[in-house]
Amino acid sequence: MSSKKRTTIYDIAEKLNIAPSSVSRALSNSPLVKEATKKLILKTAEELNYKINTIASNLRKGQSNTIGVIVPRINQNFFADVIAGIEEASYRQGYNLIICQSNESYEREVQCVNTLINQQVDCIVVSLSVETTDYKHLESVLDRNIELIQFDRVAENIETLKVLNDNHQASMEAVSHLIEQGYKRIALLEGPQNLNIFRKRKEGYLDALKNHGLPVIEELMLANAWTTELGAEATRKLLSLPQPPDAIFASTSDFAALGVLQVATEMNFKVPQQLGICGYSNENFTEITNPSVTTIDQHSVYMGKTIANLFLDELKNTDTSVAPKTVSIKPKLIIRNSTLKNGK
Amino acid sequence: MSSKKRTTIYDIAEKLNIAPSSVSRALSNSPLVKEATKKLILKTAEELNYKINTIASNLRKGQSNTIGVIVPRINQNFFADVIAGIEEASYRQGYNLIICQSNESYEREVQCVNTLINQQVDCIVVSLSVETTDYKHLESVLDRNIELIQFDRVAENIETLKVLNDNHQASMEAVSHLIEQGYKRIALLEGPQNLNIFRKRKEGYLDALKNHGLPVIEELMLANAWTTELGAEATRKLLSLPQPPDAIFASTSDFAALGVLQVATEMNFKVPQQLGICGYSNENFTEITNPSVTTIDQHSVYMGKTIANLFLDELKNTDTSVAPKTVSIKPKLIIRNSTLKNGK
DNA sequence: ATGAAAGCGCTAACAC
DNA sequence: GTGTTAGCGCTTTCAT
Repeated sequence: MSSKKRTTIYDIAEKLNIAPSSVSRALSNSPLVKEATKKLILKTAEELNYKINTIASNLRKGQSNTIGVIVPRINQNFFADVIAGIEEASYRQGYNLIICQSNESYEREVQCVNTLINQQVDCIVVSLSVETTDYKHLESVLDRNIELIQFDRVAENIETLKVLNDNHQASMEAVSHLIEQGYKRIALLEGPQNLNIFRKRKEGYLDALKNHGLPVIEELMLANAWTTELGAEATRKLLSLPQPPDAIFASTSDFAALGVLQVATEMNFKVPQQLGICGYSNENFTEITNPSVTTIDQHSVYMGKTIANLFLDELKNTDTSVAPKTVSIKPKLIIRNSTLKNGK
Repeated sequence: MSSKKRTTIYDIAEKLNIAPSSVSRALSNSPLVKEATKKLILKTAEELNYKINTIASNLRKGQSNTIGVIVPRINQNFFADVIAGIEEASYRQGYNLIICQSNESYEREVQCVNTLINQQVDCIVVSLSVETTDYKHLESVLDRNIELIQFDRVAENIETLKVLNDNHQASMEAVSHLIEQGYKRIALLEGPQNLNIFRKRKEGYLDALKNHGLPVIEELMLANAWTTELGAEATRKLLSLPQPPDAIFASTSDFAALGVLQVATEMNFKVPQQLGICGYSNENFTEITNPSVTTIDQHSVYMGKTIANLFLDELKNTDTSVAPKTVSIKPKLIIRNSTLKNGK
């Protein structure tokens, strides 16, 4: 390959015997340039196959038109959906996305933040890794006046824009639904309690029991059951109890619920008659398992769009005092066969 | 928020009364700087909370350490996995990813390419939209000496690095497996034939029939059945034929296979006894449908890593004549209950 | 309406 | 080892 130099505004200026500044103005469609000149410049740019050097432009302008996104894993449906939503909404406004995955590692999350700061991104969107309990890296973002938006897994005490699902409410609804279907010994599969989402879901579970006058049974609450395997393992334990539960709320994820379903089938528990199952996230497979699994939809693509719009609105806002507002999106309980003991 | 200026190497230089170039050298750990000076500079940088401005650095160096990725949709398992793989492998080498989605639109794909060129990315990784039949935008990438890697959905005539699955081979294996299980009237759900992947899969189907001396039956080959809905619709047509097929190969995707399974269940065809079903992609749900669905695993995360490594290797390659090599990854047939008429 | 010139923050010759 | 200087490609005053 030849390494011919790329065309710059100077090449165009030289060719037309005008000043680079005029070329720059014409290319950004400034009204200060005569129509005829503008036409000529645009035509020449086309001919010389000119493309703007966004890096140079950004350096000069002191902003990057870039949003950085940090998620635990790109290839989890929920996060992929949110990213798709962010991309969709920000794309139109000329923003690009730089994507990083923390792989659920705190150390790597910190590195991602640094990379994005170095890249001069205008905004950082983050959902925390499971390991993250220290938030200095988030504060350093704020110190630099970079817009910070936390979503889903957030540090509640760090004052930033936040986009959340109402996990407490969703969880309460799910458990109430189970109770209304006649389930009485409802087990809970919990996730790591340092993450707000799992804490809220547990609280919702407890509140639902309380509201319906049901006792809290310690042996029915199992920590750290947030993968298919861990869900299966927990279920094996639960179903071997002298008094096994008659329903399991896999508050961590549908993957955990899947583990529950597998073990239930394996141990010949009839779902939903002997065992009700409810998951979380509305992964696509929940619709097609046998029986289909009741779960909670998080409106994930919409969540992504909300995040992007929040940032874009903030930009328009000339007011310097940014109120660190929280947008709460109400998840939707999707009732399917795995909890329909009574029919409906 | 105050709009305090960010620290630059000049701030550090001034504070220590040394030249900015020395600061720059120290920060990039150049051996040309005395250890003592280096220590001092690093310490001061830390104190002043200095972060490099990657944009300025990139502009100066004439490269961006960025890889641009264009996929039809971020939130499809296959693409999300590939991206995760690319990210994982390139991250270590200090590369960032800019992600764009074409949304299966040609026009938008062209825009994505332009954005990435403007961003001075070092490499563009692309999987084509279903609408793309003109490749000028790809050629313009090559003209600029930007590394171009096509994967999965590629323009075969454009000479670039390519990473592909062997769709022909995989398809042949799948259909041969069906034949060996005793299925005789095997239907094909096809995808748009302008995409290489769907052409190859159809060829594989035809070759497998030929190799086993089975006739090609036109009414059993249905075009454009590449979503759950279209797959379902096609299946309804097929199963209503005077002589319905005894197996359906949803060569387009597991989503199409899902549509097949739903309609089969609905119309009381016993799977796999009366109807064999084979999908494509090994989506996570294929394992847990009832019955589980035979499919083809594309090693998607590995594919992403391969793409990244291909680019990184090319960098080391001082040889200017880049051979436009093609890496073919052999997909794996995953045999499950939906095709096990005979048992196994 | 156009041009001249400065400078965004960094790196890399080139000097000493 | 360290300093001086120029310049990556662009935008934006400030003149005219």
